[in-house]
Amino acid sequence: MSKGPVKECVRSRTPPRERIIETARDLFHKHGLRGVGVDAIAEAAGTNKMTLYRHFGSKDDLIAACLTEAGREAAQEWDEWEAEFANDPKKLLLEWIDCAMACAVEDPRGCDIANAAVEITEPDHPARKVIAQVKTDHRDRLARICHAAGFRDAELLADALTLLVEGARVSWQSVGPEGPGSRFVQAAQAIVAAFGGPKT
Amino acid sequence: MSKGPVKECVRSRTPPRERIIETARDLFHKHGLRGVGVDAIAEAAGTNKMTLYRHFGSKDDLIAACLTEAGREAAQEWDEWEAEFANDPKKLLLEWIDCAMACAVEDPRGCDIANAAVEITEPDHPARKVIAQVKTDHRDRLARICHAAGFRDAELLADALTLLVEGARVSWQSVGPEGPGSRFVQAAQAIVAAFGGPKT
DNA sequence: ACAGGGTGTGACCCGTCTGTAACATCTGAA
DNA sequence: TTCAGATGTTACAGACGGGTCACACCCTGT
Repeated sequence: MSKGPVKECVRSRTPPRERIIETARDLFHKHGLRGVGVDAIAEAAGTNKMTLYRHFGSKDDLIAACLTEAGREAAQEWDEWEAEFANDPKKLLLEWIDCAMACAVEDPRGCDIANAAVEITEPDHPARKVIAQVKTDHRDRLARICHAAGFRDAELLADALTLLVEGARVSWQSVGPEGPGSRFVQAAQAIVAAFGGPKT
Repeated sequence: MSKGPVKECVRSRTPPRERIIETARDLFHKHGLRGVGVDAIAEAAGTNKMTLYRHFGSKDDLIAACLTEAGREAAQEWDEWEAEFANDPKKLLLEWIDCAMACAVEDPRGCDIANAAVEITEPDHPARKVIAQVKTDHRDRLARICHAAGFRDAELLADALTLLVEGARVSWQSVGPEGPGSRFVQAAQAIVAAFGGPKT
C-alpha cells in the first residue's frame, strides 16, 4: 500500500503533525472529506487518534489545516513560476494553461479546495475562509499576470480563465477525460487570443 | 390528533415514490449526499424508511433516481426553450447565458449533478452513468445550438461555454457572489463574440 | 538520576448511519 | 364483504462516526 512513505516518515522522525496533514490530504483527496474518518487518518499516518486530537481540536480544524497547507503549497509553486518567467508574463500565462491541463490529466479527482467548497455545506465551517482566501489569491495572481502581459481587459480575462479551469476540473469528474475538459487548453488559448493576442 | 389532517394532506397529494424523490432532491441539494440520512428523507417526505426501501433498493439507488429526475427536468426545460427560440438559435444561446447566471444567483449551492460528481468517489456508483449522460447531453445541446447559430468553431465554443458555466457554479460555492462567477455573463458574451458571432 | 512534555494504547461514550424483520393498518377492487 | 397489496410502526442489528478519558511509555534536557 501507500504505507511505505509514512513508515519512512515515522522512522525519520517527521513530527506527527506533518505526517497527519500529509496523510489526511491524501485520504481526503481520494475519498472526500466525509468519506474518511479521523481514526483511519491517524492509523494511516502511523499514529493514533489521541495525538491527532492533541494537534487539531476537531476534524473540521484538521480539514482547515489541510486546505491551508494546500494553499501554501500552491502559492509557493506560483512564486517559483513567477520568478522563472518574470520577464515574459504572457509565456507564464500559457505555461500555466498547459500545466493546469497536465495536472488535471494526471489526477481525475479535481481540485481539493473546490471539492471542499462543494462538500462543506455549513456556512460557518472553519475551512470556508481558507477556501475563499486561496481561490481569491489564485485569481488575483492571474489578474496581475494578465495586466503585466498587457492584455486589454485583464480583469475579465483573469475571471474567464479562472472559471474555465474550475469548470475543466469539475467536468473531468463528471464526464471523464473525453469530455469538454479535454479541450481546456484550446479553449483557454482561444480566449487569450481573443483578449488581445493580435496586439503583439 | 396531529395525525389525521397531516396524513390526509400528504396522502392526497402524490404517491410516496414521487414525494420521496422530491424531498430527497431538496435535502441532498442543501446538505450534500452524505450529509443527510435516509431516515431524515423519509420523515421529511411524510413517510417512513421502510416504504423508502421498498421503492429504492438502497440509498445509492435513490441518489441515482434523484439525479435521473433532475436530468429529465433539465431536458424538458431545454426542449421548451428550443421550441420557443427555434428560429433564432443565437438568441437562444444568449438567453441561456442569462438564465444560467440567474439560476446561479438565486441558489448558491451550484449544480446538483456536478456536486454529486464531486461527492461520489466510488467509480462504480450507480449514479455515475447518470451524471455522465446528463452532462454529455447538456454539452451536445449547446453544440447543436452553436452549429445552428452558424458559429465557426461550434464544437470548441460549446466546450468553452460548458466549462465556463461549470466553473461559475463551483466558483460561486468557493468565493461567493463577489467572485469571478459574478462576471460569468460578460465572460461568456466575450467568448461568443470572439468566436465570430454571426458568420458574416 | 530525575522531571516533564510529547506520544502511544485501549477502552469508552453517545450518537448516527444503512438496512432489515415482524407486525399492524389502510385502501381499493372484485 | 372480503381479500390482496401497498403503506405505516416499532424495534433492532451491525457498523462506524467524532471525541474523551486514564494511564503507561518513551525521550530529552538538566
